[in-house]
Amino acid sequence: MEEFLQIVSALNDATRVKMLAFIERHGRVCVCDIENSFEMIQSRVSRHLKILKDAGFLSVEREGRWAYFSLANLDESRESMLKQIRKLDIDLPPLVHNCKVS
Amino acid sequence: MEEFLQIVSALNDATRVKMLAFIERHGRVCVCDIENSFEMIQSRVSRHLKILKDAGFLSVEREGRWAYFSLANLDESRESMLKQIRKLDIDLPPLVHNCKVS
DNA sequence: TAAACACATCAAGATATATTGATATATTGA
DNA sequence: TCAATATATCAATATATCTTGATGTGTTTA
Repeated sequence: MEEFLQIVSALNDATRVKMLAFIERHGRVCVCDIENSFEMIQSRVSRHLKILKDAGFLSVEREGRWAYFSLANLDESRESMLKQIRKLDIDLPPLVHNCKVS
Repeated sequence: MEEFLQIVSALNDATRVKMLAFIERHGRVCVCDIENSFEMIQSRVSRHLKILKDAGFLSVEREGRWAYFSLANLDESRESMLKQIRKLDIDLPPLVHNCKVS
């Protein structure tokens, strides 16, 4: 039950559902890409990504000063949630790369 | 998206998940049955059932002074949510009938 | 080494949700 | 008709969550 509620509460927010869909579409993005794409301040983006990660939807790889988020390996429950999100016809912002150095 | 969030937020509460599982198990129960089975005050039960109903999980039939709740006809999204709830191994209280007259 | 950058986290305030107790409505039976 | 019952809803409070701005940590590069 606890795990189910963690999954459900992670998805109980339009911003996070959009971010999850965005990351699925674009594959592997760093925090500042999302920051720019969604036009949100960094702390907000970081917090939402952490919630999605803690709920098992995302995984992170650190590279230098960047943290790249991508879809985690999803179990059946999470996959079935994502399947429903795919049907939603969300309009996602375009990916805006804007990190200062690469 | 709005409908998805309504579904998800309806399930984002242990009490409601339990009530949904309870109603699936017992088929057709009135508010006071749940009140007694869950040992919760009436207003609280009523509120949670309303949220589940508004999210499309439950339907109500009024008979005299009673309101009987049962599972609604679920579409694919809601059915897939319920399927995950079925796997949860929730321990449900026994059904306690306690309405004064029947 | 110092400055710039990417990110995480915290504190404060705003907003949303849950719980309780009280009250309102409708139905039934004496 | 009156009292009891079942349910819904409201107001007040408690609790949780979200957003923002500030600060801290680690990395890179000038």
